Amino acid sequence: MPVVDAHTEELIKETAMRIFFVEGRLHATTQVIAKEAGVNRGLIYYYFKGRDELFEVVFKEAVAVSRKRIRELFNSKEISFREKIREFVELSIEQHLKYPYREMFMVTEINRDGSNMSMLTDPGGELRNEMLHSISEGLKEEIKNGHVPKMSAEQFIINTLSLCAYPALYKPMLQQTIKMDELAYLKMMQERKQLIMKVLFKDI
Amino acid sequence: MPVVDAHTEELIKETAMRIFFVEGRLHATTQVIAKEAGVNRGLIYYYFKGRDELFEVVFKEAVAVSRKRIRELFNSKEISFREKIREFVELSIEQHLKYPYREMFMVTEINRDGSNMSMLTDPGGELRNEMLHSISEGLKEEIKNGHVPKMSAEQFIINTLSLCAYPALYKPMLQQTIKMDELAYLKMMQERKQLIMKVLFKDI
Amino acid sequence: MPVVDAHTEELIKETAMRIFFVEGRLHATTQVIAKEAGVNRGLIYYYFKGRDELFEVVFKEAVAVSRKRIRELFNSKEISFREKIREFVELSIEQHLKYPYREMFMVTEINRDGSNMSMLTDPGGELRNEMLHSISEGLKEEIKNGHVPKMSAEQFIINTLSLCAYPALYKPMLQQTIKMDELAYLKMMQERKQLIMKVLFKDI
Amino acid sequence: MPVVDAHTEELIKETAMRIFFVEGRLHATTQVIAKEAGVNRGLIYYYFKGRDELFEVVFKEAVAVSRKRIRELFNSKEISFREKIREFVELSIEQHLKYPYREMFMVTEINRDGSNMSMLTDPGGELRNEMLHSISEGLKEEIKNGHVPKMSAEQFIINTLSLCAYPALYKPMLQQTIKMDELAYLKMMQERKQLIMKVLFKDI
DNA sequence: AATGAATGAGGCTTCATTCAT
DNA sequence: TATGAATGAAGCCTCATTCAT
Repeated sequence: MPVVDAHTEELIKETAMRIFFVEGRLHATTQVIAKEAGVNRGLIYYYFKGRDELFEVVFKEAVAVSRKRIRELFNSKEISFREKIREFVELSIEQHLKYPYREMFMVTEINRDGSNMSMLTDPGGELRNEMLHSISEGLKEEIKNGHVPKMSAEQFIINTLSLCAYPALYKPMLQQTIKMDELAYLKMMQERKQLIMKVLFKDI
Repeated sequence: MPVVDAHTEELIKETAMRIFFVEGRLHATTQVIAKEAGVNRGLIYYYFKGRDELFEVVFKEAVAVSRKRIRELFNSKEISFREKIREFVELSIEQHLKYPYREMFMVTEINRDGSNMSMLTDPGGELRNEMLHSISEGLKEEIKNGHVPKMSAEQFIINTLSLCAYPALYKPMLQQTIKMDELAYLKMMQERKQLIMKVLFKDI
Repeated sequence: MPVVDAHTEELIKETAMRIFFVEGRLHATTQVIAKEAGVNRGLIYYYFKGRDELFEVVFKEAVAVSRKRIRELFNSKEISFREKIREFVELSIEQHLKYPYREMFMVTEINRDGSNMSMLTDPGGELRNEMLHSISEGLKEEIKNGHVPKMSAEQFIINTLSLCAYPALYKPMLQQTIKMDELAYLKMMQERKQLIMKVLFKDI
Repeated sequence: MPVVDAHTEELIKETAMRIFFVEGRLHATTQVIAKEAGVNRGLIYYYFKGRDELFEVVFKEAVAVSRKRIRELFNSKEISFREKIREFVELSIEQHLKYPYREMFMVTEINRDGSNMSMLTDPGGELRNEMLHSISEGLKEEIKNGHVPKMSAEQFIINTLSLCAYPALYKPMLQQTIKMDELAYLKMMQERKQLIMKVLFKDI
């Protein structure tokens, strides 16, 4: 039952997006993707070169928006360092809630055999570099004021990313071991937006 | 041509350990494992029921030591809360350096189709529960003293695990994007042992 | 290179039918079946879930027709007991000539490790029960008249089945030991149609 | 736990005999046979050339006694034709009860890929020929007296064998479909000894 | 655009058999 | 004799991908 006004290509992408990044079935076969999209399997090869390209396209799309916003954010001259971090944290967590398995895919993909990584390095890579340059000054200031422990910009970024991403990666495990249901998980993630700031900055 | 003095079973396990958790080739086939171990592929089925059991055995072995130590650590009545955290952080980071991809495997495995998860829940699950109970008191005290922002024990543990594990999960990406070589990575990880404590506790 | 006008699925089934039940190569591999059908081995898995399902489908098909006819036969109110038996014997022998190894397969399959038997019990099982009920009265009458030795309906059916099926099961052996060629075997089987009736009923 | 006074070779044979012909696990692997015999798998190859020879040896042994007795029986000048048949039927049924799956094995084996058949033809083959010659005269007499329908010696033997062997071959199916338990099956087989004679000879 | 069929590479596993000790 | 380890040939099955229509 194809959705009436959605073009097939879009339909495939949306289905793949859901399967991969929302439901986390990263190993889903083309068979399954096609079936759930309600289209013929061959069409995946008609619209995309193959499974890998579909994956890549979908991933890039899933990253595109947030990447753009993050870039704008860090390139802005008008927002303070601390505000940048705050907005970044919120944005990150929102993204992890929207695509709970996107991060997991990155981790998996980073480590695949024939991984070209290119699709990852762009969003992840340049971005980090831009962030690095962008926060350098602000961070130094915060350190001088004693609001952040003395550390390199790299370490600061790693800390920030860690605190945002980790709970998304371990969502299934948290849910099973600490008996956290969907609602509790959501609540915890929302809490973290502020909590992470308090952890990153001693004066909050 | 059996290898002279090495017990083959051990050889297979060690090879698998290296391939899986040190080199991160989680999708390595039995073919490859056998070849790199220099043994006949059938032997994997002779010593283990199949690929999955090999995986499980190796994983459990890779976790066993640290699991035991962590349990002892948190059950100890003589070590202060803050010391427990410090030792845990150091232990975690050591483990991540020793088996850079063990954590990555967990994340991947958590999300596999036929994952029984049982092999993971034990080490990850019970452990977190024990930690939860063990730190509850100490954490409250630290919060009252203003050395830790107000937060639940769950959040505190998530923070701690995040800060330790994340850089291990993203090692390949860090190395590529921030051009971090092995040595720099090692240095950064060592630095983090103290840095994480400074982030977790405001008074350090 | 698909075969021109034959539906592949049918082709596979027919080939399997021949290999299994006409030529008696019950252990034929999927490889062999595919090769003799002139199709790619993967197609067996495309059209059937696997070797077992192919086997089951083919077997059911080989049994379906005669099963239906036997059921009709024994449920009929207009045919006399003796006529029922006569027609059954003829039908049985025809079937054994058509699929010389179908019976052999049943015997083999009855005794396989993971045999679900379900595919066998239906045709063999219910049928025997229906026959049991259907012949009960007629048999008593014949016994009373002294045309059949005193025996239970079960024994009578077993006798009938025995006399029809056994020569099919032992065809290869008969051909080799009594030097019976195809023609002689065929002749003998035709003879048996009447002979079996004479054995079952003393007054013929 | 090897039996104390049984030599290993004997132990293997007995175990194989039980597994193959009493329990009917004709596909049992060397692994299983060795394990149930409580001996090392390699010993099968030490005492026998391989699985096939073990099979052959065990089969011959399982047939030897009855073959000898049957031969004596049919070569005897002092026993009447009808007595010969009676004793043969009783002997057959006893054998089928003792080794319920020996017959099944023959049927299976007759039809194996690389079956040499030689081990079967001897017992089955010569025997049938001897029987043929031995009964020829007696059978003609019975036919002349109207106690047996007109038929060739071959057909008579086939009838006799059919009536004895078939229920053994279908034991599992009978037990399942007619809900026949062990005891009922045994009772039925005992009954058949006389019943078969009544079927073969009209005047009984 | 769309479909169903077809292909072939590659993976896992079983098992009879051989070998060194 | 006896043992555990080792071997290699099959066998089954999955899946991404291609093709003809």
